[in-house]
Order: sequence, then structure tokens, then C-alpha cells
Amino acid sequence: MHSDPVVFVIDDDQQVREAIQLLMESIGLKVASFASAQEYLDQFNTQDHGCLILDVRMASMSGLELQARLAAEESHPPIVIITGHGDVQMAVKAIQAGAVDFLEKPFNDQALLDSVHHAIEKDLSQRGEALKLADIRTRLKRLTPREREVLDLVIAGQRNKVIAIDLGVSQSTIEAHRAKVMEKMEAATLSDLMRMMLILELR
Amino acid sequence: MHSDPVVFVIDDDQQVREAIQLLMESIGLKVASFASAQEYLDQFNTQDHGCLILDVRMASMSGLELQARLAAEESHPPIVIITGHGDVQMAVKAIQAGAVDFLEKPFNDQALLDSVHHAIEKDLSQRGEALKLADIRTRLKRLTPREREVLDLVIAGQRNKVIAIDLGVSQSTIEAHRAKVMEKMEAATLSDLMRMMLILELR
DNA sequence: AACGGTATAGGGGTTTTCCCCTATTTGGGT
DNA sequence: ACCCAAATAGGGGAAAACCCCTATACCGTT
Repeated sequence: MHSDPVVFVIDDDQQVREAIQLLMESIGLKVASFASAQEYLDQFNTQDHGCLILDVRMASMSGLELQARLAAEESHPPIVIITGHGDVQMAVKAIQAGAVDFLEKPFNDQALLDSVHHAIEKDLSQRGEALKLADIRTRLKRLTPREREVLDLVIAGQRNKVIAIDLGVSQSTIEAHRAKVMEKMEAATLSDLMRMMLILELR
Repeated sequence: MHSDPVVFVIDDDQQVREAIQLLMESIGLKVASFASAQEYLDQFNTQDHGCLILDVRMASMSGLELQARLAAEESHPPIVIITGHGDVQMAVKAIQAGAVDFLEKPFNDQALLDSVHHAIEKDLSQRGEALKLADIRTRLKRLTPREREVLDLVIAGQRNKVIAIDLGVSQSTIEAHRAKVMEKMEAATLSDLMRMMLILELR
């Protein structure tokens, strides 16, 4: 079911990659190294999880560019930025864009480990969240347009009678739709249904 | 009802305070200046809103310290950090701690204005949120412990019969509590009630 | 001692939901 | 031509919720 988290190291300096690899392996973390952002993107898939350690200064695509690209995806592992020549502005932008941390080389080993731990924790929780949401969305997709319409009105607290009038059909039709909705959404009670829908609304 | 947003400038350099004041007033924003964090704290009240422009290096209490103090409060205006001698680490910490922006002196006037605008927007939305939450919490406080207990079980989707058995009382007692809950929470439908409770849970 | 709020319990009635059926029409796919 | 999913509609009954009323007991305040 669950694979181990992987630390994806993306840095065009082989020395750095190897050093980080050793450091991570010393605490039992798996590592996958890439010499360029493109190399990483080529094998990127949504199953991967863990975190990214990303160098800013790289040929062709910078770490910050990769960060922006990944931000456009539905979901990606948390990012730790490392850089040899960082400035305040760059660091601010990176963190504002959601990076977990921004470290200057040469970094303290423990600081990087701490950031990676933090990133992996964040990955776990955000993946848990994403899974729940995806699950609910999958069920929602099973609804017909009409059922979806009824669902929305149910969630809004309308009684069947009112929904029937609203949609210009009989009450028994609404009852039928409503039963279908509960079945397809795998909701035992109205409370379950509302919880699912509000999670989508509020997150 | 609504007062204008105020830019609270906290910097021990009078020149800087005056420069920022002029800049802010040039676009019609109100300003309140303070020469120390303590001065600001002394007059701090939760009605204030707008944003803070905070210098890092100050005698006795630094901007970052003040940021930490305010973070302990239930709610405070968004913070823009400015500094003459910032480093990457400091910037990262400040943004991670929730600062809207971190600017180095001498800053570009437009950059500061942009940050302040962003901060004020954030203030508006976070105050709106906080108001909604406070409103719900106020109503919740009106419930007796027993009513609160019933509410929780209702939200969990339990039927009155089950709640009655759970609490070892009769069904009609539950009905009475339930009616009281709806009245005190000002909820017309179960849907309203669930929405309020889930907003508290999920935010 | 009287009062108000809380928790309890019940009667009696209406409305709504929920669940089990059947049944027709329409439109798409085999 | 046949079948299936979707949308429609209805009957009938059980369960639950909702509403209005009364009533008792306890507890703390005035």
C-alpha cells in the first residue's frame, strides 16, 4: 500500500548530490538524485512522495522555476530550497511560494535533516488530505447532473417538497434522486453527506 | 461600524517613520507611528486593523520578537517586516512565522506599497473569517453542557433514539434539548447547524 | 419563600423522511 | 430491435423529526 518516502535531490553539482545522499541515507531515508530539473520532471509521477531538495542555480531550469511548475500541478511533494548564492528577496519569494525551507550552502547537516523531516511530515499530512478529497470527488463524479442538482439543494437545507417545486418535478422523484445520491456517495446519514460536501467547500 | 485601516509603523528611526508616513499618506492611508515595540503594545487593542510595518533591529524588543508576541494573540494585523541588515535566515523565519513580506532597506517605495496593500487585503479577509468564527463561538457558549453534549451527537449523525440511549434519558428529553440547541444557535435547519459546527472544525 | 434556568418526561398531532414496491418515457449503445 | 441507465411518478407504510402543550424535581439567586 504505502511505499517509503523518497528524498528527491535535484542539483547539478554531483558532489552536492552525493553528500546529501550520504547524509540522508545515514538516517535511513531513500534518495533519488537528478542533475537537472528536466530529468526530474521526466520521471515525475503523482505516486512519488517524500520531499524535494532543490538547488536554485541550475542550467536551463532553475529550482525556483521548477517550484513554479510544480505549483501548477494538483499536488507535489514539499520543497526544500538550497542555494550557494541566495539573497533575501529570493528566499522570501521561495517561502511565500510554499517552500518548506530555504537554506544557504554550506548548510549545517542537522538543519537540512530538520527541514527534510519537516517536509516529509508535511507530505504525509497533505497526502492524507488530498486522498480524502480525491475520494469524495470520485464519488461525486458518479452522480448524474440531476442528482448533483438535488444534492446541492439538500446540502443547502431545502426540504424535499421545496426541492420538488424548485425543479418542477414531483416529490417522489426527489426522494428517488436523494436515495441514489446517498447510495452513490456512500453516506449513511445526512450528516455524513454534509460533512463530505463541506470538506470540499471549506478546504 | 467600520473604521479605516491603519498602517502601524514601528521603527526606532524617526527618519524612517516619517518617510513611511509620507509614503502611506500619499495614497490616502492612515498611519500610526511608534518608536518601540513596547509603545505599540501599550496601546494595542483588538479593534485596530490594517497592517504593521515592523523594523527588525530595535532596542529592547526586536521586530521578530514582537511578531512572536503577537502570534500568541488570538488575532493581529498582518505584518510587513523591514530591515537594514537582514539575512536569508532571518527572512525565512519571518515569512515562515506568517509575515506577509520581508523587505530590505533601502526599499523600493512601490514594493512597500504593494506589500502594504497585500497585507491590508489579508487583514480584511482574515477579519471577516475571525468575525464569523467568533459569532459562532458566542452562540455555542450559550449552550448548557448537556445541550452541548446533545449537539455533538446530533452533528455526528446520531438519531434522537440513539442519543437518548447513549445519555440514558428519554427521547422526549433529547427532543427538548435539540430544540433548545437550534434556537440558541439560531439555526433554522440541521444543515445550518452542521455548517456552523464544521466551519469550526475545519478552520 | 418565590423565581428562573436546567434537566427530566410524557401526550398528541403534523410533517418529513425513509424504504419498499411498481411503472412509464426517453435516449444511447449493442 | 433490444437493453440499460436516467428521469419521472405514484402507493403505502414505518420511522423519525418537529411542534405545542403540561409537569415535576433540583438548584441557585434574589
